[in-house]
Amino acid sequence: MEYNFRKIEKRWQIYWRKHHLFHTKENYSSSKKKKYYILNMFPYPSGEGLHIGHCLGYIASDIYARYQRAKGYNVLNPIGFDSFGLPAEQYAIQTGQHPYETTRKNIQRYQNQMNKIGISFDWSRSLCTSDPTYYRWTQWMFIQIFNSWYDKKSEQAKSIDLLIEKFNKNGNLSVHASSSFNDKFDSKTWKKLNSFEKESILLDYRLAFLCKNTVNWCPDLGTVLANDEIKNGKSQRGGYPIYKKKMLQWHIRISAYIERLLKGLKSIDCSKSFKNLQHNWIGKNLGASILLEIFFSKENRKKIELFISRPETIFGMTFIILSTDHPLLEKITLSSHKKNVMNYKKNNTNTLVEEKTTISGVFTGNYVFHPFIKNKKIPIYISNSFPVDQKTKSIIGTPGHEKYSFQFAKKFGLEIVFVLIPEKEKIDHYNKNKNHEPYEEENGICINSDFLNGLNTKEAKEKIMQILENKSIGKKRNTYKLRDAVFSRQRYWGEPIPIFFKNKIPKTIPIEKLPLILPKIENYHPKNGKSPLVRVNLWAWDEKNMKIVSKDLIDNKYVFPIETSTMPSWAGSSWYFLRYMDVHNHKFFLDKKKEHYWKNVDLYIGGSEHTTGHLIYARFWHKFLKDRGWISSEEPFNKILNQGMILSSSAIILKTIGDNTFVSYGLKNKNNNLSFQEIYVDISLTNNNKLNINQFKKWRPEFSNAKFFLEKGNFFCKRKLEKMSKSKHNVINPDHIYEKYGSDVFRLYEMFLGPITQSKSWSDEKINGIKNFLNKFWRLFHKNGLFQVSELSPTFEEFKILHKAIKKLQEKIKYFSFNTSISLFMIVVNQLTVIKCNKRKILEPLVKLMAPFVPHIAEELWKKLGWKKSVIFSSIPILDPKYLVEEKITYPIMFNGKLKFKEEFKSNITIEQIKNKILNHYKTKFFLKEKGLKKIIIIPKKIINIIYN
RNA sequence: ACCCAGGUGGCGAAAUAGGUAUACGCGCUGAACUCAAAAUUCAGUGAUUUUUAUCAUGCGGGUUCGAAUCCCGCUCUGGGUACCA
Repeated sequence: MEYNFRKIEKRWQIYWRKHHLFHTKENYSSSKKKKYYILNMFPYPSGEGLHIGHCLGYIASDIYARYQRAKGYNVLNPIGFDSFGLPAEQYAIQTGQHPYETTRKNIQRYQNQMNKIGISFDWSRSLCTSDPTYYRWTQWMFIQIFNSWYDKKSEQAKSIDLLIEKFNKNGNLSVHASSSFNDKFDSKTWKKLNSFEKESILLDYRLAFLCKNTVNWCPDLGTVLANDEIKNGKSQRGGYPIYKKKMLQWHIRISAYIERLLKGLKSIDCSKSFKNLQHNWIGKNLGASILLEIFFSKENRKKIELFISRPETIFGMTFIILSTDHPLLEKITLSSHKKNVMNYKKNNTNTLVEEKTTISGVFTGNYVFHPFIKNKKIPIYISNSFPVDQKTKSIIGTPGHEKYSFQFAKKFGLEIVFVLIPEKEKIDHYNKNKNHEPYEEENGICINSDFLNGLNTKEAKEKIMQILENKSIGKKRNTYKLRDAVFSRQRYWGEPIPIFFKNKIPKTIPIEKLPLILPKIENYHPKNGKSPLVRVNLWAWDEKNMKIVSKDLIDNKYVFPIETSTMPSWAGSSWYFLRYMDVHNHKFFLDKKKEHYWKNVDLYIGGSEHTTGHLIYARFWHKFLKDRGWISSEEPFNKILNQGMILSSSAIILKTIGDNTFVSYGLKNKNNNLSFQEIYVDISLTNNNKLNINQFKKWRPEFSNAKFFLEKGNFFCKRKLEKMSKSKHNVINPDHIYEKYGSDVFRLYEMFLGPITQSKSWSDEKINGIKNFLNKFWRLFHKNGLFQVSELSPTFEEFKILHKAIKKLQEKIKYFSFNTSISLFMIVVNQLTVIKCNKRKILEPLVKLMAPFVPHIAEELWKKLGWKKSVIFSSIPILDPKYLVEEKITYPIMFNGKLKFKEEFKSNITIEQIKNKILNHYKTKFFLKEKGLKKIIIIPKKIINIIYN
């Protein structure tokens, strides 16, 4: 009988589902079974279906889950869907279909596909973020974040009520908080404030707060765009201009958690590069906040606070930049320069986003004094071309050591002073060279820096810090690249933010009234940069009756407007792994007892593209929930494994901007008058580099009457190898593969492509090898098409093959080396085929070893071997070391590091004996001849190297 | 531009303490079986060379008895850069 995967695989998939074999239960009673929680990447259910890149991770984690079960762990292996987000909304705008509907369909399809590749997910724990029973808790958590502040003393988030209590007692004098509020007040002052003033101050302490931030504003589309939707400074849809605009947005004070995010990295079992990436993303840097005297000072304002990120370059400071929204701008600017400054400010608030922004700025007419060079005046400019320090809204220009400052200095004819040179360079030599470029390296030796001269960067930094502090000019201050996270999205398809505005003061919707349901709408287009929710009529909060009412009733006394922005998709994806522990709990997001049992994730397998976004937010969110006492672990993931991405060749075509005309790629440079935008097309519409125009016209309604400029009768596109992703329309689906070859073949093939952590481009050319291998494996159990295994006792050699494999597999699984595990199986099957071994005592353990990789065929053979219960209930075979003893070792004999011949020695022989034997060996004598022996190196069980002159 | 990863036969890759480079698989070549094909089995397969041998792990250096592996400098490819997820 042939190995008929179609029949077999379907049968076992039904069997598993029918008997709920993957349902996981908390095991409180016996402490025998230890828990193991495996977390899978949270998929976004797109219309393109599950792709082979997702499968890579799911298959790997499934193998590990099944292996851990066989080792006796109680394994939690859940899956759910990150279903809020931009693509569904875009699709709704294009087709008018409600995202709720498309999402439901897509999830159905994903589920189907996952089942068809035999992944052992516990579907009873599935969830999706757009489900009100889920986002009710996301909203609840937002309210908790809103109602919290961060106490730096105890390094912990606490309830805002506690802070109010403190304010009433002693103002903020003894409060040490993460806050954007800079001034001090006592309890008397606090008590005198009206409620609006109090709320404004509290907002500066809350972990969720409102403040202005820059967005990408596209007036033609009437919306705020994601960076992803922008190509070369123009909107990807339509190619319209985009402006930087400040808008009031919700933020999360993630900066409060920075030190803990850094500290926690130490306890995570993950690659060095993962830690480096997160570390660099957080970007901690010690700088100094300095107070400098203003030259023309008005009234009592004599000094200005500035921030210097590299204090060791302080002698290289030749100008100061203030941002256009600096609070003291008007006071500092001289009246003679006021007009210029105000004009600049006016013209540069909403600036065009283009590929290259030209450097600009205006002189305020004023100066500060250099703290160490007597009477040296440093000019103050305003500009929006620099990334200013957020706290002081300023940046110090050191043109000798920073590119933009250099360009700025050149443009405005400002002094350029070099204060650092490379360590190897000589000062005279350096001074002779007049055409210096800015020296941006971190390490160097100080020059032109008075008392810092000759010191290296590190020494200079320490010394200058001390002097700044001693002279009370400045203080140490850490800066971080990681900024507070923007939490508002001017979009429809996301969790509504449970806030209403009572006379501009944000108030939370009462917890018992959650979830605040996302209303159904018909028009998904944004309106004047706001979410489509502004069109919803039933979107006002009646505070008295605690319900949602019509906006017509807004009187700002009892009825108030509800926030129309929605949450970003990272909100829902920051805690989903906690909900898996207790999906159906209607009373709370997670029961204490269950939390205590599962605690946190033991292994997370996910793409490295999530390292800096998702995995920072999730870690932050987790720490917050811990602080407020709802969970007990500090870090969400014990071990993180980054799977490599699967790359695919995308197809890109040229569209003329502002016109529904497309130009074949080869004609790109022949139409100098036209400007193009690049558009991704679905790879199924292409054949090699040629686009199928008829299919393309049908692809999207807006292209149905497009015009095309051909090349020799063909329309060519550009190909580009990049990560497989729905947004690039280069997704390859697993469906046709498992339908043609079977799921076990597909699983093995994905794992056989290469190491799990490495990115790889997709091709299914080599899948035959895997198919052959599984046939060969099947044939071991069959003779003339009939199942036949021998009950005879295996020989020592046969046992040796088996036990060597058991040992090697242990090592390979430990390193998640699934590709070499498969090579190992191939070698074993080849060896057994050669010696024609079909003995039960060898084949049965082999089935158990392979079952996590190829669960369907393993179940079938297991049944044929006479077992009634699923192979899932069997345990991994135990290693017997007596079969691993090697009596002889073959040494390679090398001469000056080059292999000449091999020689076998007994494993218990001494090094001295080996030396004697090998030096007297006739081959050694032949190779050495007249050459003089210099040395002989013998590394036990490895090599022998003979060195000669 | 910055941060992270990778580059080994015709191809996917192996070589987790610096110690036999190319395991395993694909492809290709040849043979057996067959009227034939498929499937299967066997043999061969880094390059140059008749052999001896020499050269080969992106490029150029270095450390070492010995380097794919460690160090320095480049280069190409991929990922991330904060509203794709």
